[in-house]
Amino acid sequence: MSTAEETDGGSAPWAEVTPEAARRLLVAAVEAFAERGYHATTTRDIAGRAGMSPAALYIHYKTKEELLHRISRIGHDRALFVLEAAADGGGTAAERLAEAVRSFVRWHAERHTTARVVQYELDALGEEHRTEIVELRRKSDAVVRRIISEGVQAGEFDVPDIPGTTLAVLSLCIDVARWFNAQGSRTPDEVGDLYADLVLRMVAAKR
Amino acid sequence: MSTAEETDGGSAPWAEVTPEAARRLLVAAVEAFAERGYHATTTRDIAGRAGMSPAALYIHYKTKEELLHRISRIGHDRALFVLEAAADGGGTAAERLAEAVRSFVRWHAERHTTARVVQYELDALGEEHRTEIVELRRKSDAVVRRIISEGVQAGEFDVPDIPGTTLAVLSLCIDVARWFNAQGSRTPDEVGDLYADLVLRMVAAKR
DNA sequence: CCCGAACCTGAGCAAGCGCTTAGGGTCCGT
DNA sequence: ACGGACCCTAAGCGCTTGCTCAGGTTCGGG
Repeated sequence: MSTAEETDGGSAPWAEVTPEAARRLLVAAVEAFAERGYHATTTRDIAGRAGMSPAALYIHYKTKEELLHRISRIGHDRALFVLEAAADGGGTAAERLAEAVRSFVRWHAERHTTARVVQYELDALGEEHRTEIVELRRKSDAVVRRIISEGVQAGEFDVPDIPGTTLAVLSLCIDVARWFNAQGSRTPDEVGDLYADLVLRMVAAKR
Repeated sequence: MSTAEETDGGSAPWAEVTPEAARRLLVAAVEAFAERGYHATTTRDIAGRAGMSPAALYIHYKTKEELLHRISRIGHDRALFVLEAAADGGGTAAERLAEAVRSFVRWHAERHTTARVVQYELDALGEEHRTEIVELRRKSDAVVRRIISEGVQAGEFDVPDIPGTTLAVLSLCIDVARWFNAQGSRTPDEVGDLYADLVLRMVAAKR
């Protein structure tokens, strides 16, 4: 199945993963996990996609779960980085919120293969690894909540339930990874713009 | 693991599934699939939760996949029924949209165990069964799109991108099944009210 | 020319998987 | 009293799984 899909989008995808053989395995694992899910993917499938024998996987990674952890960790780091960059970009709260949603959604759409694994295969991680990842997600939550809170205090926003609205905004963005299809009619930029508009409407002060 | 969880919420949960032994198995499968995912769940686990031997499962269901299909089919039927009831309830487009979101979200929160299986284990279905379910999902989409379109035509709503906004509304509601936690601080009713408010803001005409 | 480190493979092990089969209780109508 | 329909289990088959290990290939430095 699958030609090359798109290996994964944009700028320097997994450059930090070395050596090259380990990166090939990781990229293969991302594709396989995204297509079939972690539990339905076999180590033979991953190794095969990377053009290696099953045994080669265990030279670079201790277990299949470690592969998922590495993917999840790097993916969450990047998604959080994108969010924080927008939050620290300056401007009004509305401008910062719009930019945060726009770039966070764009990331989930452009890299939807990675994002699907990162966002929906969390339960397959072991206890320790999962708590580490959950901590990163709390930080994403804090970033969005902070922008919304500041917007409320500045009188830009009208938000009766700040934690609830924060949750809804993040939920909306994350779910893009589930339904986004590269062959579909929308580009990542278009989805980002649409979602930024929708979120601004959700928090807008009544006039 | 797990005491009784809550077997699944409210009114006559799986009454239409007979005989009783088949229902017990199905309820056990819903719990197991929701906790661990379809592929990580074994037939031995399902049978064990239902208090039977592994072989008993195959008297009532031909395969493990058939169990998932039955769950998915019934779940989608119910969710769609809830949506359509609200859509046909009368009133302004805003009232109907609010009620649709409120009850759809409430369903996903109250029955989040079932909903998680229904919404997130679709890929595990076989080709034929999956296309059958996808058809039901298209109907949900059509229901929401229709309300929004009518609201726009009546001048109640201002929605530049009707298909995109429809997608976002459904995505927001469905994702409740992923994060909702019965032990959390919010009741299904509260989440339903919050989300109905947020969605109305998304489509509201500017004043 | 050879050595050792780095990297990879073929073969396969123990365990667990979905599913089957032969047979045994239980309870009904007669 | 008893035959048969119904429902269940113990045992296990054939296969795949995650993972291991002994050994082969490649390559730079001496």
